[in-house]
Amino acid sequence: MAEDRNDKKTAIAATAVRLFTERGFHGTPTSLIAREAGVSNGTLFHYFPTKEELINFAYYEIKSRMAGEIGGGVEEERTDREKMWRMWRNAILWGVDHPDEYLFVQQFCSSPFIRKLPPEEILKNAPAAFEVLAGTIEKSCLKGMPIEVAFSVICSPIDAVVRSIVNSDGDLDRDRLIDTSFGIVWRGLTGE
Amino acid sequence: MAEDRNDKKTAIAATAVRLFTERGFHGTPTSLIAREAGVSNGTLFHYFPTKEELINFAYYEIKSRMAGEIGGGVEEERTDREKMWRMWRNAILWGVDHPDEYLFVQQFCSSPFIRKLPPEEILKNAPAAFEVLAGTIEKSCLKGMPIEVAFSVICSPIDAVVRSIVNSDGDLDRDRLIDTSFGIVWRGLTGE
Amino acid sequence: MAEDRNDKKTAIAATAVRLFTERGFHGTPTSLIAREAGVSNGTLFHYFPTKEELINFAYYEIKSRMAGEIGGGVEEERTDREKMWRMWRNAILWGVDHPDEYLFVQQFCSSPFIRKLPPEEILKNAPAAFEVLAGTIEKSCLKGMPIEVAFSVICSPIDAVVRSIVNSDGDLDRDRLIDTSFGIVWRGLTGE
Amino acid sequence: MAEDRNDKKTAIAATAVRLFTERGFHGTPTSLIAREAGVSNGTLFHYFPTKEELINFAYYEIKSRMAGEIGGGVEEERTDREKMWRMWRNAILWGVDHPDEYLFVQQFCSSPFIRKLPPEEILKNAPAAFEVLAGTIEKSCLKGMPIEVAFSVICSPIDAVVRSIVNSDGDLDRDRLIDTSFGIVWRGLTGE
DNA sequence: AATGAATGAGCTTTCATTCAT
DNA sequence: AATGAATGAAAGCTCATTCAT
Repeated sequence: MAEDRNDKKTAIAATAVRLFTERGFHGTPTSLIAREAGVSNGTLFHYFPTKEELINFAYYEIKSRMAGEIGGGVEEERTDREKMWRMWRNAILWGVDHPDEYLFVQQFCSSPFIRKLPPEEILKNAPAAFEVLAGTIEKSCLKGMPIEVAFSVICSPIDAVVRSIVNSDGDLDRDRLIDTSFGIVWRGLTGE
Repeated sequence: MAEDRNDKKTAIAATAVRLFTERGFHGTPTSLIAREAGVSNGTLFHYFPTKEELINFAYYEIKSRMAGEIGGGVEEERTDREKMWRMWRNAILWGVDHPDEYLFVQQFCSSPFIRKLPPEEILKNAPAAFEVLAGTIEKSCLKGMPIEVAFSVICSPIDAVVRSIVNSDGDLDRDRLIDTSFGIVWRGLTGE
Repeated sequence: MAEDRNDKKTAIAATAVRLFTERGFHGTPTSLIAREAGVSNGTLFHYFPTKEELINFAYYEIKSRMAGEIGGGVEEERTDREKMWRMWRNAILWGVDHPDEYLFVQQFCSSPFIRKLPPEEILKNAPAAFEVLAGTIEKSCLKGMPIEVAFSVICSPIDAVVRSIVNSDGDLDRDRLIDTSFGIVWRGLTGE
Repeated sequence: MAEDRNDKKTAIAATAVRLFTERGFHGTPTSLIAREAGVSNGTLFHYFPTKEELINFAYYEIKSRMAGEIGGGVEEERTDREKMWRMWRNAILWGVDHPDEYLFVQQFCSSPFIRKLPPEEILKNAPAAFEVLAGTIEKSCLKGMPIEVAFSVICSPIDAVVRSIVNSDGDLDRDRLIDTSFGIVWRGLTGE
């Protein structure tokens, strides 16, 4: 029973994520989400009182899953460079492996919806990675800059890399692109 | 008469850009655009047969204005570093000075509309800057990567910087952020 | 519940038929149909996804009801003359008794909508009457003509009679007009 | 100059007739008529203050041309039968030769527009043919029926024949169909 | 919990008509 | 006489949301 409940809610959220990324928020009617999730129109609104709450729920779900995977294996690395490289690589690979979710999150972040969320929420979900990154920034020429500004400047190439790989037909050398892009940022920051 | 015509068309396009960035494509009814532009509903469709054409028109207009300004003064600089720095600065300042237009272009680029445009068009509009950038890439560790991939990876921090400045309350040191972000990328690419 | 459903759908279709004949397809907005049927605008589109489907549905409904009544009592008549007279009379009386439906069907047949329907469908619905008519034609001077051509030539006065009666103020001798018009066609065909 | 005027008015009316029959009254915007007639939108409304007046004008134009041709050669025939046969043939051939105009007139007659015209107008335009027909009716079993009722009942096969020929792919024996249909009606009326 | 019929505000787009030039 | 930009009232249709069952 509890599983049924979760099943339906999960089915709706998963379907929503897929359709939102395929067609955009506004291009995806709730009725279509319900139909493709195999539930009735009313059931969707039983679990998510408004469309906006469905969007938010899907966003948080994905974001926390993503944050968990980005931090995976970071602590096992020794040097800061290796820790941050691991994170860099994790982030890109997650985006490449979950293009739907990835694009959904990006879409969410650049839509009017984001303004309704407390901004600090967005960085908090990846604690391990956050520490490493913050430490690196403090030793770099970005020292003193607001942390979220430095963070977004440094990490912005991740997004470019993910999109490039996703849009390519598989003929792009992923590993080289990941390492090269990381190398540029790391050398830029530290001189090493 | 010719001015009247341009006036109305221009008024519609400008109003559209403002509202689109404030509320998104789908959140902005054509009726609202018309009302705020001070014309009738029918007049909007007299100049732009569909909403999509209005969006495209606005995009091209802005894109070409932006490209022109990004290339401004590049040729007067001597070294490659200075040329590219000039471009970097121009791009960021344009985004900061025209936040509506800037966000509109970004929104356009990550929406389904972009797929209907020939992809080569998007880079062509800034020829001078394009040359410098391409030259720099060829001498860097990105050598051999598809040009548009290298391009987007390198320029991605520009977007992060613009957004940071626009979202800040003016208490951010623009010049330092521009120079620092450029410094990171340049050192990352060239080791200098 | 099943009745409710039928009630609403039926109410919409009946209202549509009335308004279409009074004002034409194009002169009848869906909003008016909904209002006069006592349902909301959305409900109409819940049952009929497009206006065209509403028109088609109404047409098929009426056509099959009409065909059933035209064939009524034909088999109980003995001679061919009596069978065909019965059919002739039935057809005219149906048109006179259901002027809305009758004019609607005529309007439908001379509109672009009809072209989307398989043409053989139109004759098939009155099998008994069809047999008699076909037999009569084969013995007449129309022998060898395409059946639907002969059919339409012979039956065309039915339409004229219906319209005359409907447009008159009730001071027309119906029975005489029915018998006379039939007599002309029968004598014209058979010489009897 | 006077010719210019007529030219434009005529061009508009002729274009209107063609488009109305191809697409229906409601399916033909005035702007399309103007464009295809090679005049501006405003010019159309200069000559025809409303769309309805344009429709009426076109109807009268065609109707009088048609009536003239239907009566052609009738007086040269000797017997009543021959006169009426000539008229019958003329009517059908005109419809077949001018399918656009013919269908336009039919469309007009079965549309709401017709109710705004004085009904006697419709028969008056073919005086010679009218006389013969009236005489024949008076000698037939239709004697005493209102003239326009008798008229429409008798002439209804003309419409069926025209439509059959127009819709056929040219593989219909026109002359036989004309003669046969006339024969049925004439024999039905007179017993000859 | 689950359904899906019902709602009605709102959307993009059309088009007969007007009017300044 | 001729133009065509401008108008704004509809039109068909969508969709988030409600509610009786």
